[in-house]
Amino acid sequence: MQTQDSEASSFIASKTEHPSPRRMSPEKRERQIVNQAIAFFAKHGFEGQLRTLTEDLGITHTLLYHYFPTKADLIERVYQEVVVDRWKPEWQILLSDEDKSAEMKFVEFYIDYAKTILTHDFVRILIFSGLSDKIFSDRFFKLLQTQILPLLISETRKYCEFNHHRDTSEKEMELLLGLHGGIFYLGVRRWIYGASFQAETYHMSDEEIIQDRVASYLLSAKHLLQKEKQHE
Amino acid sequence: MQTQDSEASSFIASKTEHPSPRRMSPEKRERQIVNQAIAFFAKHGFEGQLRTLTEDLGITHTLLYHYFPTKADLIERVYQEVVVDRWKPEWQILLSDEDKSAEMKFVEFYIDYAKTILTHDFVRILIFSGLSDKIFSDRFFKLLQTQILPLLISETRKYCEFNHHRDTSEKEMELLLGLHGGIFYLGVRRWIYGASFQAETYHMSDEEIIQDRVASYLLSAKHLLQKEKQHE
DNA sequence: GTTATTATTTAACATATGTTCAATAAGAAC
DNA sequence: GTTCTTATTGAACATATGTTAAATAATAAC
Repeated sequence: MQTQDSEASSFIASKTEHPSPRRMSPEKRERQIVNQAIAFFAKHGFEGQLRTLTEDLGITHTLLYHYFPTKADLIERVYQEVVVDRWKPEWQILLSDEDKSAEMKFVEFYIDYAKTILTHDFVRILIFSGLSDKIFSDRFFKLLQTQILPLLISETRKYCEFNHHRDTSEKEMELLLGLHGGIFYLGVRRWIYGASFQAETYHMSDEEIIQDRVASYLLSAKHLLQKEKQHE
Repeated sequence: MQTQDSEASSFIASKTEHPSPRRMSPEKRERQIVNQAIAFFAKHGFEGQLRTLTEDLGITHTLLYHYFPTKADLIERVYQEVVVDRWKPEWQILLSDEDKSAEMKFVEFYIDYAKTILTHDFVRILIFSGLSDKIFSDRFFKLLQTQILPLLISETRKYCEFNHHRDTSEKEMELLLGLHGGIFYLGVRRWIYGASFQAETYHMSDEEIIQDRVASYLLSAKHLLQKEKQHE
């Protein structure tokens, strides 16, 4: 019921570094809204309310409806930009490169994967989705399962000189998922558990961690696949 | 095979008919409410509404206030039963047992840990907490960090005949967290991503998976700590 | 400067949601 | 059966929350 918008607007103007113009071009405003929505939903989940979302933007929540018919449409847009658009087809190209060693491919892939996927917005939005309707997480994991994991399995076999065309065994897959899960857990520690699970002092970079993990994985794979060979 | 968390099946019958007595003893009713609350909040998150929670119980939501002053108190009780009460001091005893090999301890610990912690209710409630106020997840990880991880590090060193009293290196810790995260990821796959990330056919038990993971971890640890020795 | 366009706000609505409290009724004690 | 205790309900409240429609005002076009 508060009416005096004069003082409200002046406060808001002093709050943000560049007071956004009262009237923006539709393109810029939409961009601004989507950016804010990504940060906002990643932080509060999709149940966060629109009035809170627009607060920091210095606009009323009803303006959202000028750009997105419903809240669900805004969320869909967020998902598109954060999850879908972030998937890199280059990953498959990299993992199919004949000139690189298995270890190089694993390391290069997971370093870029970590840089792309293990971000605040992505990890949290993916988990929020998994906890609720699973719509986003399902689509993402289908991609992983069909486009990436088979290539990694194949790469592992080549590395271990295990070139049989037998179907992927569950042991192989579980070993790989151990690596994959351990890497994803980096994002969970960082963006879900937050500071509570951080080492006091952080020296190792993601790159170093991933290098070690991949080396550890390939070492174990060699042991595992050697055993499988003997069973033939 | 899979852990039977709280019910989710025991009170479904009351949906159609009214088999539950209209008037229950306070003890039984409270038990019933808490059980339902655990299943309910684990499924919908702490923002789920009380009217929905009590629906399947065949009671009105206002009855909750007869047993818990506020929603927050009910949630606190859920946290107590699911997270706090589930922590086993025996884990530390097991990991301090002088008569067991490192590998045995790791396997026994993680098998029981998985059976206890990697349940629908626990995993989801922990993640819900991590995504929101972090109150539950913080406390839990403090326990892990202070009570369990040091013992596992120490065990690893013994296994590798690396008995220096040097502080835990970040490499050691990251290697361990790789194992730990990979195991926790089993719960994430199962209870957050759900069916979308299940292998088509599931043959390997958690026990087998954990045995392999631990073996893989110890193998890598030996390599890692051997290197660290040389650097002295 | 006047007019037309439309970005933005104001007011309002319908339903959701945690919480309170007086009223009701089931079971125990007599 | 009557009385008493209290588990349980029903009505109501205050605020929250997605959504709509009309009013306002900033900018561009003339």
